[in-house]
Amino acid sequence: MLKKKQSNSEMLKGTLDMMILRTLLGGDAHGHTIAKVIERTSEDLLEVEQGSLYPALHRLEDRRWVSSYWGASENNRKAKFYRLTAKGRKQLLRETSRWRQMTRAIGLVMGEEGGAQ
Amino acid sequence: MLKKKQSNSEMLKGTLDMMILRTLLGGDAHGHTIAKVIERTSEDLLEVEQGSLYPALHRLEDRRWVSSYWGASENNRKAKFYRLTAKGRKQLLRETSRWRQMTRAIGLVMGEEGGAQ
DNA sequence: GAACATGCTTCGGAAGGATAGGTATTGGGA
DNA sequence: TCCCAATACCTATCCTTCCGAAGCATGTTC
Repeated sequence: MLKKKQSNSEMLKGTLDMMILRTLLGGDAHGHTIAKVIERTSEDLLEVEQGSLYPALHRLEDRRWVSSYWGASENNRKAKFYRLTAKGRKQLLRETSRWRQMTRAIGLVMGEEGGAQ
Repeated sequence: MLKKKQSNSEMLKGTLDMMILRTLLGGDAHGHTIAKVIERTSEDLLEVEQGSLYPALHRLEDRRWVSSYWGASENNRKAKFYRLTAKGRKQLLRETSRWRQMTRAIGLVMGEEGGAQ
Protein backbone atom coordinates (compact mmCIF):
# COMPACT_ATOMS: atom_id res chain seq x y z
CA MET A 1 0.00 0.00 0.00
CA LEU A 2 0.93 3.61 0.37
CA LYS A 3 2.76 4.84 -2.66
CA LYS A 4 1.90 7.62 -5.00
CA LYS A 5 4.98 9.16 -6.45
CA GLN A 6 7.54 7.94 -3.97
CA SER A 7 6.94 4.26 -3.51
CA ASN A 8 6.84 2.47 -0.20
CA SER A 9 7.89 4.21 3.00
CA GLU A 10 7.74 1.10 5.11
CA MET A 11 5.94 3.28 7.61
CA LEU A 12 2.59 2.24 8.94
CA LYS A 13 2.84 -1.41 8.18
CA GLY A 14 -0.05 -3.19 9.78
CA THR A 15 -2.71 -0.59 9.18
CA LEU A 16 -4.04 -2.15 6.01
CA ASP A 17 -6.10 -4.74 7.88
CA MET A 18 -7.66 -2.02 9.98
CA MET A 19 -8.56 0.05 6.93
CA ILE A 20 -10.12 -2.93 5.19
CA LEU A 21 -12.25 -3.71 8.23
CA ARG A 22 -13.24 -0.08 8.46
CA THR A 23 -14.25 -0.04 4.82
CA LEU A 24 -16.45 -3.08 5.29
CA LEU A 25 -18.37 -1.21 7.96
CA GLY A 26 -20.00 0.51 5.01
CA GLY A 27 -21.32 -2.80 3.72
CA ASP A 28 -20.14 -5.93 1.95
CA ALA A 29 -17.67 -5.36 -0.84
CA HIS A 30 -15.24 -7.27 -3.02
CA GLY A 31 -11.48 -6.77 -3.17
CA HIS A 32 -11.28 -4.48 -6.12
CA THR A 33 -13.86 -2.15 -4.69
CA ILE A 34 -12.31 -2.12 -1.25
CA ALA A 35 -9.02 -0.99 -2.73
CA LYS A 36 -10.70 1.77 -4.71
CA VAL A 37 -12.63 3.01 -1.71
CA ILE A 38 -9.50 3.23 0.41
CA GLU A 39 -7.67 5.06 -2.34
CA ARG A 40 -10.45 7.54 -2.92
CA THR A 41 -11.27 8.28 0.68
CA SER A 42 -7.61 8.88 1.37
CA GLU A 43 -7.63 11.45 -1.40
CA ASP A 44 -5.36 9.16 -3.40
CA LEU A 45 -2.62 9.44 -0.83
CA LEU A 46 -2.74 5.69 -0.38
CA GLU A 47 -2.46 3.14 -3.11
CA VAL A 48 -3.45 -0.43 -2.37
CA GLU A 49 -1.41 -2.96 -4.33
CA GLN A 50 -3.00 -6.24 -5.31
CA GLY A 51 -0.06 -8.10 -3.84
CA SER A 52 -0.91 -6.57 -0.47
CA LEU A 53 -4.66 -6.54 -0.77
CA TYR A 54 -5.47 -10.17 -1.50
CA PRO A 55 -3.11 -11.71 1.05
CA ALA A 56 -4.60 -9.29 3.57
CA LEU A 57 -8.14 -10.38 2.76
CA HIS A 58 -7.18 -14.02 3.14
CA ARG A 59 -5.50 -13.22 6.42
CA LEU A 60 -8.63 -11.53 7.71
CA GLU A 61 -10.74 -14.46 6.65
CA ASP A 62 -8.39 -16.95 8.32
CA ARG A 63 -8.82 -15.00 11.52
CA ARG A 64 -12.59 -14.99 11.12
CA TRP A 65 -12.78 -11.24 11.04
CA VAL A 66 -14.52 -11.37 7.70
CA SER A 67 -16.46 -14.01 5.81
CA SER A 68 -16.72 -14.30 2.05
CA TYR A 69 -19.04 -15.43 -0.70
CA TRP A 70 -18.98 -15.34 -4.47
CA GLY A 71 -21.23 -13.00 -6.35
CA ALA A 72 -21.35 -10.69 -9.32
CA SER A 73 -19.69 -7.29 -9.37
CA GLU A 74 -21.30 -4.08 -10.57
CA ASN A 75 -19.70 -4.85 -13.94
CA ASN A 76 -21.21 -8.27 -14.13
CA ARG A 77 -18.00 -10.05 -13.36
CA LYS A 78 -17.37 -12.83 -10.88
CA ALA A 79 -16.21 -11.35 -7.62
CA LYS A 80 -15.62 -12.50 -4.06
CA PHE A 81 -17.51 -10.38 -1.58
CA TYR A 82 -16.41 -9.89 2.00
CA ARG A 83 -18.54 -9.24 5.04
CA LEU A 84 -17.48 -8.04 8.46
CA THR A 85 -18.17 -10.62 11.19
CA ALA A 86 -19.01 -9.90 14.81
CA LYS A 87 -15.42 -10.84 15.70
CA GLY A 88 -14.25 -8.45 13.01
CA ARG A 89 -16.21 -5.62 14.50
CA LYS A 90 -14.57 -6.13 17.87
CA GLN A 91 -11.20 -6.35 16.23
CA LEU A 92 -11.83 -3.10 14.41
CA LEU A 93 -12.58 -1.38 17.70
CA ARG A 94 -9.41 -2.76 19.25
CA GLU A 95 -7.26 -1.73 16.32
CA THR A 96 -8.77 1.70 16.08
CA SER A 97 -8.16 2.32 19.74
CA ARG A 98 -4.61 1.06 19.43
CA TRP A 99 -4.04 3.19 16.36
CA ARG A 100 -5.10 6.35 18.17
CA GLN A 101 -2.94 5.48 21.14
CA MET A 102 0.10 4.78 19.01
CA THR A 103 -0.18 7.89 16.87
CA ARG A 104 -0.55 9.93 20.02
CA ALA A 105 2.56 8.30 21.50
CA ILE A 106 4.59 8.97 18.38
CA GLY A 107 3.25 12.48 18.23
CA LEU A 108 4.61 13.05 21.71
CA VAL A 109 8.04 11.79 20.71
CA MET A 110 8.01 13.91 17.57
CA GLY A 111 7.31 16.95 19.67
CA GLU A 112 3.86 17.73 18.38
CA GLU A 113 2.49 19.43 21.43
CA GLY A 114 -1.11 18.91 20.48
CA GLY A 115 -0.60 15.20 20.54
CA ALA A 116 -3.07 13.30 18.42
CA GLN A 117 -6.19 15.38 18.13
CA MET B 1 9.35 -1.58 19.96
CA LEU B 2 5.91 -0.64 21.17
CA LYS B 3 4.73 -2.98 23.87
CA LYS B 4 3.61 -2.24 27.38
CA LYS B 5 1.12 -4.75 28.59
CA GLN B 6 -0.09 -6.00 25.26
CA SER B 7 2.97 -6.78 23.26
CA ASN B 8 3.53 -5.84 19.68
CA SER B 9 0.68 -4.48 17.57
CA GLU B 10 2.61 -4.73 14.33
CA MET B 11 1.22 -1.33 13.61
CA LEU B 12 3.56 1.51 12.95
CA LYS B 13 6.47 -0.55 11.84
CA GLY B 14 9.07 1.72 10.33
CA THR B 15 8.62 4.69 12.63
CA LEU B 16 11.46 3.76 14.94
CA ASP B 17 14.11 5.24 12.67
CA MET B 18 12.24 8.52 12.55
CA MET B 19 11.90 8.67 16.31
CA ILE B 20 15.59 7.97 16.80
CA LEU B 21 16.53 10.74 14.40
CA ARG B 22 14.12 13.07 16.16
CA THR B 23 15.62 12.22 19.51
CA LEU B 24 19.10 13.02 18.25
CA LEU B 25 17.92 16.51 17.34
CA GLY B 26 18.26 17.13 21.05
CA GLY B 27 21.96 16.35 20.92
CA ASP B 28 24.28 13.38 20.67
CA ALA B 29 23.26 10.34 22.66
CA HIS B 30 24.08 6.67 23.00
CA GLY B 31 21.70 3.79 22.43
CA HIS B 32 20.58 3.15 25.95
CA THR B 33 19.72 6.79 26.47
CA ILE B 34 17.91 7.11 23.16
CA ALA B 35 15.63 4.23 24.12
CA LYS B 36 14.88 5.74 27.52
CA VAL B 37 14.12 9.14 26.04
CA ILE B 38 11.66 7.68 23.55
CA GLU B 39 9.98 5.66 26.27
CA ARG B 40 9.67 8.57 28.62
CA THR B 41 8.52 11.18 26.12
CA SER B 42 5.85 8.77 24.88
CA GLU B 43 4.59 8.53 28.44
CA ASP B 44 5.73 4.91 28.47
CA LEU B 45 3.29 3.99 25.72
CA LEU B 46 6.23 2.85 23.63
CA GLU B 47 8.87 0.40 24.67
CA VAL B 48 12.06 0.15 22.67
CA GLU B 49 13.53 -3.35 22.65
CA GLN B 50 17.26 -3.80 22.33
CA GLY B 51 16.71 -6.21 19.47
CA SER B 52 15.06 -3.39 17.58
CA LEU B 53 17.16 -0.49 18.79
CA TYR B 54 20.68 -1.57 17.93
CA PRO B 55 19.93 -2.92 14.47
CA ALA B 56 18.12 0.36 13.81
CA LEU B 57 21.13 2.40 14.87
CA HIS B 58 23.40 0.37 12.61
CA ARG B 59 20.94 0.81 9.80
CA LEU B 60 20.92 4.55 10.25
CA GLU B 61 24.69 4.65 10.33
CA ASP B 62 24.95 2.56 7.16
CA ARG B 63 22.76 5.12 5.46
CA ARG B 64 24.91 7.96 6.75
CA TRP B 65 22.03 9.53 8.62
CA VAL B 66 23.99 9.34 11.85
CA SER B 67 27.67 9.02 12.69
CA SER B 68 29.08 7.40 15.79
CA TYR B 69 31.99 7.59 18.17
CA TRP B 70 32.94 5.87 21.39
CA GLY B 71 32.83 7.77 24.64
CA ALA B 72 31.88 7.41 28.26
CA SER B 73 28.31 7.40 29.47
CA GLU B 74 26.96 9.39 32.40
CA ASN B 75 27.64 6.27 34.48
CA ASN B 76 31.23 6.10 33.42
CA ARG B 77 30.70 3.15 31.14
CA LYS B 78 31.87 2.68 27.59
CA ALA B 79 29.13 3.78 25.21
CA LYS B 80 28.73 4.47 21.51
CA PHE B 81 27.39 7.93 20.89
CA TYR B 82 25.40 8.86 17.82
CA ARG B 83 25.20 12.21 16.09
CA LEU B 84 22.73 13.36 13.49
CA THR B 85 24.43 14.15 10.15
CA ALA B 86 23.32 16.75 7.62
CA LYS B 87 21.88 13.92 5.54
CA GLY B 88 20.10 12.67 8.63
CA ARG B 89 18.50 16.03 9.20
CA LYS B 90 17.09 16.06 5.70
CA GLN B 91 15.89 12.52 6.12
CA LEU B 92 14.16 13.47 9.35
CA LEU B 93 12.29 16.24 7.56
CA ARG B 94 11.27 13.87 4.80
CA GLU B 95 10.09 11.21 7.21
CA THR B 96 8.24 13.66 9.41
CA SER B 97 6.42 15.08 6.44
CA ARG B 98 5.61 11.61 5.20
CA TRP B 99 4.41 10.58 8.64
CA ARG B 100 2.02 13.50 8.85
CA GLN B 101 0.73 12.81 5.37
CA MET B 102 0.19 9.13 6.07
CA THR B 103 -1.56 9.60 9.40
CA ARG B 104 -3.80 12.16 7.75
CA ALA B 105 -4.57 9.74 4.91
CA ILE B 106 -5.38 6.94 7.32
CA GLY B 107 -7.44 9.30 9.42
CA LEU B 108 -9.52 10.05 6.35
CA VAL B 109 -10.10 6.37 5.69
CA MET B 110 -10.96 5.76 9.32
CA GLY B 111 -13.53 8.49 9.13
CA GLU B 112 -12.00 10.87 11.59
CA GLU B 113 -13.35 14.09 10.25
CA GLY B 114 -10.72 16.20 11.87
CA GLY B 115 -8.07 14.33 9.95
CA ALA B 116 -4.68 14.35 11.59
CA GLN B 117 -4.33 17.78 12.96
C1' DG C 1 33.55 -11.20 44.83
C1' DA C 2 28.73 -11.93 43.70
C1' DA C 3 24.93 -9.50 42.04
C1' DC C 4 23.06 -6.01 39.52
C1' DA C 5 22.57 -2.33 36.25
C1' DT C 6 24.38 -0.46 32.31
C1' DG C 7 25.67 -0.95 27.56
C1' DC C 8 26.52 -3.26 23.13
C1' DT C 9 26.11 -7.18 19.58
C1' DT C 10 24.02 -10.59 16.65
C1' DC C 11 21.22 -14.59 15.26
C1' DG C 12 16.94 -16.50 13.82
C1' DG C 13 12.16 -16.39 13.07
C1' DA C 14 7.78 -14.15 12.20
C1' DA C 15 5.12 -10.95 9.75
C1' DG C 16 3.63 -7.60 6.37
C1' DG C 17 4.20 -5.26 1.96
C1' DA C 18 5.77 -4.86 -2.89
C1' DT C 19 7.09 -6.70 -7.28
C1' DA C 20 6.03 -9.47 -10.75
C1' DG C 21 4.09 -13.05 -12.85
C1' DG C 22 -0.01 -15.58 -13.86
C1' DT C 23 -5.32 -16.77 -14.87
C1' DA C 24 -10.08 -15.59 -16.42
C1' DT C 25 -13.96 -12.87 -18.14
C1' DT C 26 -16.47 -8.99 -20.12
C1' DG C 27 -17.20 -5.39 -23.39
C1' DG C 28 -15.92 -2.30 -26.83
C1' DG C 29 -13.54 -0.85 -30.94
C1' DA C 30 -10.89 -1.56 -35.36
C1' DT D 1 -14.18 -11.18 -36.12
C1' DC D 2 -10.28 -10.35 -33.37
C1' DC D 3 -7.86 -8.00 -30.08
C1' DC D 4 -7.20 -5.27 -26.27
C1' DA D 5 -8.35 -2.80 -22.08
C1' DA D 6 -10.45 -3.07 -17.79
C1' DT D 7 -12.02 -5.79 -14.21
C1' DA D 8 -11.11 -9.33 -10.82
C1' DC D 9 -8.48 -12.69 -8.52
C1' DC D 10 -4.27 -15.49 -6.98
C1' DT D 11 0.46 -16.44 -5.33
C1' DA D 12 5.62 -17.04 -5.25
C1' DT D 13 9.55 -14.59 -3.95
C1' DC D 14 12.03 -11.04 -2.00
C1' DC D 15 12.77 -7.22 1.19
C1' DT D 16 12.45 -5.04 5.44
C1' DT D 17 11.49 -4.51 10.16
C1' DC D 18 10.70 -6.07 14.69
C1' DC D 19 11.40 -9.03 18.53
C1' DG D 20 12.96 -12.74 21.62
C1' DA D 21 16.97 -14.70 23.12
C1' DA D 22 21.51 -15.37 23.99
C1' DG D 23 25.88 -13.65 24.90
C1' DC D 24 29.73 -10.43 26.37
C1' DA D 25 31.87 -6.68 29.09
C1' DT D 26 32.40 -3.37 32.79
C1' DG D 27 31.50 -0.43 36.70
C1' DT D 28 29.14 -0.17 41.36
C1' DT D 29 27.44 -1.83 45.56
C1' DC D 30 27.00 -4.82 49.38
